[in-house]
Amino acid sequence: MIERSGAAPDGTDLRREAVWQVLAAIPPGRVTSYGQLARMAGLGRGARLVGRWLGQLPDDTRLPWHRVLNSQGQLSLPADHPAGREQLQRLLAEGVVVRNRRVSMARYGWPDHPHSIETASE
DNA sequence: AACATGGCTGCTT
DNA sequence: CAAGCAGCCATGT
Repeated sequence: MIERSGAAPDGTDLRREAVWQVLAAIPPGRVTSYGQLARMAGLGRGARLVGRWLGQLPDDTRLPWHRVLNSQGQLSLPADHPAGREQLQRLLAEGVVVRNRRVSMARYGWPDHPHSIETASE
């Protein structure tokens, strides 16, 4: 056998690891977007990849997948979907103010915007 | 190998 | 602020 591992030759698993790592770094009570996460993980425009991968996370994962929203600060998951409600509940539990399935990125967005003042840190 | 599908984004109407 | 459109990129048929 030349190769018996399940690792992809192009490093897909490594990229996924990078995503998990950045994801795990998101502080509680803060949120980020798929695109932002993708970029920070070195995926460039792999925003959709992030979404796909997050959906593949096991139910018992300890990763804060719920802190990932779309660029508009909205929960991309359908409201009537169990995962969607779960996400909403988790965010609320962390003190994030969600109005109409939407969150203020200026306030809770992570990392901090360079020229925007937030009050979320206090 | 071609085509369809996403837990997306940014720009323009 | 909502809706439409065109890129982007891995996965599944």
